[in-house]
Amino acid sequence: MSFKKVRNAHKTENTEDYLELIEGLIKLKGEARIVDIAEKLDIAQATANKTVIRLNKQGYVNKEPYRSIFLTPKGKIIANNSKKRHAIVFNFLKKLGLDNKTASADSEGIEHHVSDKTLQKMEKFNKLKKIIF
Amino acid sequence: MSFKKVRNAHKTENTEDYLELIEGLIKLKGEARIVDIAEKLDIAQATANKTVIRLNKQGYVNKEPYRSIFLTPKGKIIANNSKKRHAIVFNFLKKLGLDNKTASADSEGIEHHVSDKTLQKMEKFNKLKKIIF
DNA sequence: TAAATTTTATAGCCATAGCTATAATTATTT
DNA sequence: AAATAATTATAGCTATGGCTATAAAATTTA
Repeated sequence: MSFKKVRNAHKTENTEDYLELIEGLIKLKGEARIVDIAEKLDIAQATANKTVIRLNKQGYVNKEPYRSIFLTPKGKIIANNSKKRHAIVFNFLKKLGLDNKTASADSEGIEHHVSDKTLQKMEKFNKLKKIIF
Repeated sequence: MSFKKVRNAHKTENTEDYLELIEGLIKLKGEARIVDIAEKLDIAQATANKTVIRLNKQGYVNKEPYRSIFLTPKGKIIANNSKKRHAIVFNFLKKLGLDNKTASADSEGIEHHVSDKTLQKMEKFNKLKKIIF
């Protein structure tokens, strides 16, 4: 049994979501701010702030008080990996025949629990020209 | 975005794992005890005990001090659903071409994050006679 | 039955993630 | 520039799930 792995995935899951989101905000708006994170994640601003403080302490993010958030190199790596995984899972679910909304919702949960082996299979599947069902 | 759903899934995830495991232990050994749960989940016995106390409080489980654990009707429903979902995801990953170990590991994490719609697609896929890759 | 072993319970610790309420700072508008 | 609005920070609370150490009860064995 590999519950330990799943628990481990859990611990990093929130971190990954934040970093992915911060990267997206920077790309989209030029900067990532607490309000936007809170809004996107649908949580209280105080919660977002607290987590960003943790991310800062853990070296994923650089942040001065009352300023916007930047990814450290360490944070960028995780953000990029998460983004890639997310895209693969999303495309896979689409290819499976799911609508955008479902594929989007489910991929958010699933992306953190997919091994590299499974990701590879998904990519293979995604590359297929025709699907039989 | 549906991070809220994912967070909600998270909250119930551990509960589902416990109930599924307890059901399995009862079926296998005739009873579910704290030591076995701790061993299977690879956590300290004190942690397992604490969680079972929570499950008891929340009405998923019946338990007398120093006695083994029983599922309430409410707990049985969740255990059965989890089991079903787990099986579908596991079979799906196998059908995708993954080995037993990977399918087992990944399905444990994924099962909690798959919507009914996605489950249905997986079932359809599982029923296919031939897979093209 | 008494002693030893196993199992369960409890206490006390840590980290995380959520919340509301409020203070402090920054940015905007008048 | 001063007042207002928006944003960020902080305090303090809850619940969850980890852990170790130790106490208590139950079970097994001698």
